[in-house]
Amino acid sequence: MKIFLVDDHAILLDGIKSILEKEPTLKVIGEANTAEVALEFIKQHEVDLLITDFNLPEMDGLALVRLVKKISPITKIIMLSMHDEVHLVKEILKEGINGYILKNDSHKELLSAIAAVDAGKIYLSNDINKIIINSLQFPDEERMLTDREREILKLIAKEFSNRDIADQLFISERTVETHRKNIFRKTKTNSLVGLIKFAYANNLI
Amino acid sequence: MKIFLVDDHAILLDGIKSILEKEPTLKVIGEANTAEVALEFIKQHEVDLLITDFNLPEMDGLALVRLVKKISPITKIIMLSMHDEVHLVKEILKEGINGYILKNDSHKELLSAIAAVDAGKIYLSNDINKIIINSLQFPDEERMLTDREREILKLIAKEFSNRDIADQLFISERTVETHRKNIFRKTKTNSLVGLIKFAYANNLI
DNA sequence: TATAATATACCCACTACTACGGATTTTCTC
DNA sequence: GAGAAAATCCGTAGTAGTGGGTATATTATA
Repeated sequence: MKIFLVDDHAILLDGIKSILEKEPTLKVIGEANTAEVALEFIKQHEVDLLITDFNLPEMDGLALVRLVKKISPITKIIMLSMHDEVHLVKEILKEGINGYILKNDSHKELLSAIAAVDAGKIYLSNDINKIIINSLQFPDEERMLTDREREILKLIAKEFSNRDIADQLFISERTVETHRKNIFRKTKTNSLVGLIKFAYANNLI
Repeated sequence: MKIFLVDDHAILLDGIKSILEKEPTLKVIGEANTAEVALEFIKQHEVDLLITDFNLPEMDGLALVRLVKKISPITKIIMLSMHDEVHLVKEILKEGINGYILKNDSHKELLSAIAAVDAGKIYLSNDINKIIINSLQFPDEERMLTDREREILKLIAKEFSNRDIADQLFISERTVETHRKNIFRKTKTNSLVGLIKFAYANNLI
């Protein structure tokens, strides 16, 4: 199995490689610190399995997954992320990846995931399964933001005032206030601090 | 050399262990996901070298370093962190640790650090050296916060209002406002959002 | 085409925080 | 014990944002 690794932390990359090298059936044929470099490689070589982090500089793991699906549909993908935030997880799973494990899972979980994916199965780590099931049991009434709301949230996070945002988007300050209100309601936060934390947790900023 | 590893991400722990096992002179005698478990071990066993992450649940790496220095002064310490924020780095180096490397350094850097520390030297990764030198060249006029200011910043980040904070610390709301003013001045931020970002970057929350 | 979702806009009362200013007490350090 | 740093406290005016509404145009979608 030809494996390609992507993570912005070299030491983790080295560590995983060291773990995988012990398995005779697996072969790490390349690695990259950025999505861009990974894409370049995948365009030119056949890769059976891509194991990628979500947090990457510039292009993130989600964007990478989407592009890899296009340029190399046969390549299977395992997301190896530290994020266990339900919306982000859902967003990533929607793309139809083959496995999702967390960085606080052990290497055994990684090896199990690789074996499962190799056998054509989908592998989710225990914690991820819990998150999914939990979110089914307690659907949190559409916390998802609309595009416009997300856009405005990003501007809020960039330290613009309502006035600034209104000017920038050529809309009334009132409108911004309304969006802001809706964002607060949907994210179930009521302070700016909580909102920024939400944005961080959901990787919106 | 008897080494103990601390990191909240099991997969990284596994990876590093796998790398270190290749070196015949090194022996990983234990590992932990939390500072608390690590301390318990160090109290009962002799550890030559502690390699720890900064980001840990509950007690952070800095607190761990301080305690280890007390209960086992012979134990050398290498910080393995993803943080390259100048103030945090300085704060940690002040404790007199033996090495500081970043997670985006390669495993070679880690091995070099271990060798250097074993030889009684202090090892800082290239990026850390750059940061230190840069901060000497451009000293940013005491962005450091006092204990009280840090305490208040944390409460702000916990979504408490000035009124709440005043009540909690048994001080006047005016005092909180003054601290807040000073915090904004020192951190060179002028919006709550910027402040929260600062707090995140400096791992205060 | 009907319906829902989204984006737009407004009002009013209220609260929290900001931006100036200045001042005193406590604690640490030489 | 002098001096610096930190922590405490206050006033007043102004601004930005909150929370409660309501309402209409536009765009998807079934």
